[in-house]
Amino acid sequence: MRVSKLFFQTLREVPADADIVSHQLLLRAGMIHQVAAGIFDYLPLAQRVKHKIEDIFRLEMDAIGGQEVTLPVVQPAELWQKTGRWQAIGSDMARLKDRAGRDMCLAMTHEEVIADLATKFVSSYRQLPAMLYQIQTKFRDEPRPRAGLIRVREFTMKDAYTFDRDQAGLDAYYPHLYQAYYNIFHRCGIEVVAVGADVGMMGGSQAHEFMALTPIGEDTLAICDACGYSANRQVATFRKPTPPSAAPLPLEEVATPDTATIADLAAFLNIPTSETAKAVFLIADLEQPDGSVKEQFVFCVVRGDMEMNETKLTNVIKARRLRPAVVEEILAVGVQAGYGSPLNIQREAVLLVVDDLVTVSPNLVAGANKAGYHMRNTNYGRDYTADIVADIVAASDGYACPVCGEALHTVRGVEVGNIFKLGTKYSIAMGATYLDENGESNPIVMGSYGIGSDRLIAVIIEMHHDDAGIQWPITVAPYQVMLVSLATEKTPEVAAAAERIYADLQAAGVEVLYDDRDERAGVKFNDADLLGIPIRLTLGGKGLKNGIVEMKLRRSGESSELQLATLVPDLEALIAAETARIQAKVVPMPLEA
RNA sequence: CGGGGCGUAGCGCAGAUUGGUAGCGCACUUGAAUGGGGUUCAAGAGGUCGGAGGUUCAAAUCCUCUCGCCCCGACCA
Repeated sequence: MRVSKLFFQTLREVPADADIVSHQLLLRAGMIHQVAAGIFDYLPLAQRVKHKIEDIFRLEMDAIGGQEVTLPVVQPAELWQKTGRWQAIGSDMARLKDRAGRDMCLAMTHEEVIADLATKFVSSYRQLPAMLYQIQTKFRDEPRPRAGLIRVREFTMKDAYTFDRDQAGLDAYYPHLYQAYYNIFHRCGIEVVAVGADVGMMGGSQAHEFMALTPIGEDTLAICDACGYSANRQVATFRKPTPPSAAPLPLEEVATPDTATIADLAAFLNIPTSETAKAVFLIADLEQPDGSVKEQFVFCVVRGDMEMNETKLTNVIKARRLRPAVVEEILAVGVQAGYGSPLNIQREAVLLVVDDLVTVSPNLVAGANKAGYHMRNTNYGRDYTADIVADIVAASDGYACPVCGEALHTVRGVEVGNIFKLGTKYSIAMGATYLDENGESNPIVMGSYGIGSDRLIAVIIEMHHDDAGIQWPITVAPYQVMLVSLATEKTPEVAAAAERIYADLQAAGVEVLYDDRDERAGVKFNDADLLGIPIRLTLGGKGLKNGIVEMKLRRSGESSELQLATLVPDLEALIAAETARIQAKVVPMPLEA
């Protein structure tokens, strides 16, 4: 491709809306154009990167038995009604009516249609296991798109679905997907960690998220360097500290003016926050036995030195959703906000959930349910009892690893892929069954596996750039080689030689971007740095006289001279070496039990 | 959905307080010089000032409503 003909435009100035590096560079390199919030045009350079990434998806999925299909973006509501997700999912799903007035939606994921497909084509155990995958547009009407391609509304996802005879079959297939996902990210040149994850609305028994560690990430991970334990903070567990053993002391009311926060309270009483109990009030949507949904006031008690974890609470009480309670709702159940106490409350009006550490921590200071007062020496069991005792606090820096006890630390990450053991939720709902060896009907056991290619592009740039621009790993670069001609009007022989090199490289199958523009050398070099093509060849008058072309690696700045006489084979060897450098990172990553 | 910010040419910005009919830099077009890290000079093209109402002789500027975009939070299969 000639730069003079490439449909793009580099920018010297950074568009004001772009805050993060990958967004800035994608815009400056002329790769994307925003059409609406979270909705983008992909220009030719970005499209080539997408194709490279998608080829890697296909390579890895095909290697473990995947077969590529294409499923529809516009789907009938009927399928989603069968699984209940038509109702369960809110305005993240874009809905529309067709001309006949039938309810339709834009695909935000494809479990329903794939399970429906399985009902039509899977009938025997002999057909299982099987895996289908597609690379297809998804639309999720995110409440807040952000950060360029990191969080978008319309995106391309590689989603795969496995079908197994039973849970054991899924358990056996799952590690292959786990490994394939690692391979994909390694081939794309990025390091990820797989963390245990919340199964959320997808349902299912086990899930992993593949996280790229970067400060721009929206997720927080708890990681143990000692033993390798890692989990999304939403589900991370840890060893609770051993509370001091002490005999319960008598309850005692104490005046504590202006101490509505734990920090104020601990400072006022001159005690550590670990000797206090913190009350948190939420409203949960709970599904009733009859299928209706009821709002329930939830009163949570955690130790003052810890933070409540809403995901854990959601799972413990099986809430559809949670939101903070407002002051009026807190007062309505007889609780004094800021001085809320699990003692002396309208127990029938609240669901009292107490963290398991609180139940063994003696003599905590808790609210007195009276403005300006707290109670000393509250003891679980003696003074109050809960509806539910469970682990509902969030892991934090320095907490003890649940596996080995060493200190955890937290880091930020971007979720670039996830894998779920779905089980039979969708197959039962859709009636996807097969006959086993005994002629008995069983639901297919499913798994679901996704990677967003758009976000992956952004993450690759986050991981591979410098002040001057992008540094594409050669496996995903839009072109392998950038040929910069320094020909001028006075050096037509340089232009002619550059044309010959360009033709030779193309004939040899090298992916080459040829800067044939009549621009100053500085402009070309700066654009080359910005675009980040891994191998840069520079042909100038001096080099041509000496029969050489200058080569520079974008990733490292290393440079050398290549002989024109052997340019094509030398370059092919270099491309192979650079590719091998990345492929070498594709290594076995066994799934931890 | 709550909080904050911003909409003037493809991009970055000025002009608004004090209304008088739009300007600068980059990019783009043409010409000339220059020619190994964003060179220089000259001449151009490009804007219903996000939109709709209103005030006024006159609105980018003042008032009302509205739409869009960004950031923080909530949310996130």
